[in-house]
Amino acid sequence: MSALREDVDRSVRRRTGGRSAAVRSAVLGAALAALEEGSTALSLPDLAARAGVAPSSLYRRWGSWEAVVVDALLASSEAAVPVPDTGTLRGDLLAYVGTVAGHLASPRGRALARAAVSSGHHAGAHEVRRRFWTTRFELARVMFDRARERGELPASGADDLLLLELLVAPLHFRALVTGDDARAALAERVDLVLAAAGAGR
Amino acid sequence: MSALREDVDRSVRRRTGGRSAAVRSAVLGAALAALEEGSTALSLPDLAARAGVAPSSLYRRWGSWEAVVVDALLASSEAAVPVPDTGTLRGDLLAYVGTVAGHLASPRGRALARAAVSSGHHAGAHEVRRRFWTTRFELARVMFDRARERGELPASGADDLLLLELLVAPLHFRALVTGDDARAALAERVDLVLAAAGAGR
DNA sequence: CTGTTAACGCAAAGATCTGTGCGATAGCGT
DNA sequence: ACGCTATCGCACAGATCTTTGCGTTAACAG
Repeated sequence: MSALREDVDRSVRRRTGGRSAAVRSAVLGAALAALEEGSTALSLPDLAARAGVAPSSLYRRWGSWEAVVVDALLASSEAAVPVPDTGTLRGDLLAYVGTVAGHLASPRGRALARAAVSSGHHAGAHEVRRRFWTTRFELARVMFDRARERGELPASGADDLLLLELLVAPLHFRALVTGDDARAALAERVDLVLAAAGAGR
Repeated sequence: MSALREDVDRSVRRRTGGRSAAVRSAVLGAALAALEEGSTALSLPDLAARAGVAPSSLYRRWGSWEAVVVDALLASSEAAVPVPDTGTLRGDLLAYVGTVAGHLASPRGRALARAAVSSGHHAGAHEVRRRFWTTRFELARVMFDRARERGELPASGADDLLLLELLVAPLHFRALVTGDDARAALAERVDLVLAAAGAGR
């Protein structure tokens, strides 16, 4: 009954400029920096100290470390993975997983991936993550569409989204579970997915 | 320089029986129960109250919530997934992913999976997880060995461990990221992996 | 069965976190 | 420009966590 406040309450004119924005970016920046250093949870006073902000501001605006992290992850939409166009499906997929694996191999990427799954179990968090991955997969899907136009794939084959998941999920699995660098067997992975997709028959 | 204390220090005769064991199982039980209810982090005093134990005992034995969780997850080796033997690779894999997906669909299973990736970023945690998955995959590998003996698979095919990962990782990905119930398209998933493995050529 | 002592529970003190008034600053509409 | 007020920083108080000493209990060795 209070979650929609932001949309409904037009009588409250929010101040998105100057000072508030400075506080916000300082806090989100400090949170991301902390995540990159491996910290998985900071107390709000600690975070406030790092950001050079009063703790009370954090309590008022976010209320918890998790809320800050969710906000920071949403704001850092660097998560955008470029969709390559090399001329062949194999080349596209290789470039794509290369980017993702490289991302997950960096301290920052791994920290973000970890934070993305571990923070926010309340209502909205799942929805946010689902939307994020849906759009990302929807964008990446183009690689398969182009391959199909080129005749590299059977017209009615497996579900593209399942194939993408087959490609991306193990990379995240590795990064989250064992912390391995998944950049080793990328070509083999891609070939497995190509075989699954029915390419080269 | 102090991590090997347990092995080296034989002058300290630990007391693993009766009372200590009771405290331990009460605490680990309470922790698992809390995880199942969706709690991702409990304060040690809270946990102690649930377990009916003195908080100081928790501070002395474990020191942090994360340490308790790691211990609890290791102790609950119910994670053992039975390896089926139905006579065909497809049947085996279907039964296997069915078990895993069912597990991840339950509140308990999802909570455990979540806790498994999100707790413990320090040195030993990764090693523990890696060992866990290595042995699990090593056990499950039998399904492919049998299939190969039956001639369902090419003698020298793809890496079995990569194939297993291809099968299992997306299930965990779904459970962790979107919270979806992955039991829907299991047959399709299995067929994708079979195609990747080069079965039915 | 008896002695030794690891591990527990209790309790108190110190540290840290959390929440909330209040005055000051500065964004935004007029 | 000017006024209104959202948001900030500061400071203080209450709650909660964390640590440590000490007496008690009971596991293990002989």
